[in-house]
Amino acid sequence: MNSENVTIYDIASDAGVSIATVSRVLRGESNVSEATRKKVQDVIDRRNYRPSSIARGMTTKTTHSLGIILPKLLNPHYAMIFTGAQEEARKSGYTMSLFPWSSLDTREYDPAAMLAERRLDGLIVCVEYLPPDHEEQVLSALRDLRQYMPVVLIGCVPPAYDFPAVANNNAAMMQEIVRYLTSLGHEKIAFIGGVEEDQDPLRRDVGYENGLRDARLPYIASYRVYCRGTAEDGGDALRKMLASLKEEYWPTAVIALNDLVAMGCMTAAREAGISVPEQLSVIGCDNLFCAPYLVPPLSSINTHQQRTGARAVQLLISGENKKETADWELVERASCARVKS
Amino acid sequence: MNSENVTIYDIASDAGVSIATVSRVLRGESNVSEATRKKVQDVIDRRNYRPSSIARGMTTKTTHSLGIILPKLLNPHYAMIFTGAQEEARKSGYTMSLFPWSSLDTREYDPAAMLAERRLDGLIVCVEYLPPDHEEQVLSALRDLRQYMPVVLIGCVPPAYDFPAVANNNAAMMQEIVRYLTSLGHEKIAFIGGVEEDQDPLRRDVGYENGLRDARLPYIASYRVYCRGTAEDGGDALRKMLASLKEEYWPTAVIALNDLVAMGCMTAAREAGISVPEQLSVIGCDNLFCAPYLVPPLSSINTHQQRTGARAVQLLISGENKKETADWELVERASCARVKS
DNA sequence: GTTTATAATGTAAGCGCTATCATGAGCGGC
DNA sequence: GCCGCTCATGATAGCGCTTACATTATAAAC
Repeated sequence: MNSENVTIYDIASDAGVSIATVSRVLRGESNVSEATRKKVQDVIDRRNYRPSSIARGMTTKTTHSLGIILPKLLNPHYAMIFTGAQEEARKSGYTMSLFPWSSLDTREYDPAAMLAERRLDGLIVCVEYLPPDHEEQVLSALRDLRQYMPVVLIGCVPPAYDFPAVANNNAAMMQEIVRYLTSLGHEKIAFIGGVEEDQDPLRRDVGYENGLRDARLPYIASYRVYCRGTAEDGGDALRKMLASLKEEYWPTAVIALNDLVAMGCMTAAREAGISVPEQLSVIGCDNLFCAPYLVPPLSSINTHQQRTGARAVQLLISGENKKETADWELVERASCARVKS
Repeated sequence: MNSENVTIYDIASDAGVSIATVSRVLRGESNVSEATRKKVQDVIDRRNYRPSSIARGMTTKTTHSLGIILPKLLNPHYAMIFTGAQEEARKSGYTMSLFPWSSLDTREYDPAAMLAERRLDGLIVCVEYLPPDHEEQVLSALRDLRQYMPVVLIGCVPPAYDFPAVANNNAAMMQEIVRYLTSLGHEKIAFIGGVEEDQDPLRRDVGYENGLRDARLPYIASYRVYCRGTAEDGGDALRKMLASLKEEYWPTAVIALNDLVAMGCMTAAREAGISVPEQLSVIGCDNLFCAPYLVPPLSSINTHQQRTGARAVQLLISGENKKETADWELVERASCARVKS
């Protein structure tokens, strides 16, 4: 840019000291006399000098920058994780860069190429459900990356993964939701979302099944509808389920994979003339910012995403190889009601 | 990390060539014989070598990383801008890092310190409304930064700013909204949002006033309520306005600064027993993903945030010093209705 | 006043690349 | 068979820092 870049040599010669001394005041070392410190600092200020973090990184082998891989930032759930991570990173002087999930897709890139060349000081990876065929590939990409930088996982992390992680206990969350709904008298409880083929023990639908079992309710295949995690898909899924069922068999409650799916369900229900929660209780997961403003306000699970993101950064920076579970709590709003007897 | 970092020297000696030759095949230069290229590439693959982008940056003076400063990622509006920018950046091999707005706040940091030291190849700054006393300070921080890297502005950019920018024409948007509402027969149109003291010609409320003038409607001070841009504030603002007015003077339409504020208004209206849109039309701005799922679905202005973010990156990379205007269009949904005569 | 520890500063060797310039091999043309 | 080319490759000087290590100045101890 316009101001010719001033280097440590310029400062040194201006101040009449060696570059080592400048370096010392830059890093706030103690063994510099107060007089020279001031003299050097004055020159630094006057010339508006900023040491190049990249030259610094050359010798310190550190970039003070972290990366995070998210499925999609447009889902506020991930935006919150990112925000929590970014804020925590900044506290320690780290920068946070976003990489799309496709960075791990070897069909598109050599993941390590883009990421490893950056010499990040660490990487956070938000794991959603992975189809089994894809999973092995992602896992190997992660292991590859790990040769270059510490990696911490967030989200839906199989216990078998040997990575530090802040995992959410999807099963427990869903189980609690079922318990909550049955406590309201529901017996016909549907679950919408997820992928059919999956066997992952941490999946949300496993919690659903466990919850049914706890309540001694039968698992009814028609109440289990699969869809991807968008509002549109959620609406479609509910419509399809209702269409396939005689009205007397319609569920009285729907558990949505997440709040987006729940939003789609509520809209689909309204359009079908089904009133929420009188005829159909709906509950989501993630407690997005808009949940309280839906009609009726959507019950959900607060998963403390910002805290989760921040915690992941702490693990990354501290280097602890721990697996933690993110805490969560059910947030009751008006979208779930006692079933009419 | 565990794999001792292999450098260009290792590759060179393994392949029995000089580091210059390795560098040539790394950068795909043409003047390398096919035989040595293959020989070198094989070693690179075998040793799983990734050139350090930071060492490279040392001599090329380029980091292939861009930064973006946003007020807050939690507002999906900004998440979309970020996403658009990030995707476009990646297409050109750039990385995108997030910096919070506070990075420009000299009361907290020396903005240039954190940002300039990173030697970013460019910076995007999303400008919201700035209180006049703060504005001068931010502007000077931006000018300071500009000595180190190109800067492109997005959003609410005063024409006087000498920065390349993708500005949105808030005034025109609001003016169109007023036109739309008057075309539905509304005469009592309120505007909620913004900051009272501001004089900025690009402010959304200026468009509101112009729109009223176009429609030969009086500007009524009680219909002009200020609040920050959150849903909660929006609800409070509407409540306060209604409380201050006799029912016969209640507005028949409310223009909200953005969709968050609109959400708050709709909820406040519902709680007050006012039906939207029969008794009160509501319209927002930004067309957030949840707008279609509100009750009633919220009319809004689509500001094509992703496109805007992408365009800003293009300006940054190409170095054009252009000021562009983001395009937009009104999205009609059910939250606005013809006023009952 | 000489010796020694101690604090303050300087010297110089990297860090892992890129880029410039030099060198050498191969080759057609006279 | 020598000249001048071109093309492939090597040698090397940075880039702007940090960091041993060396050196000098200062003070404390004898």
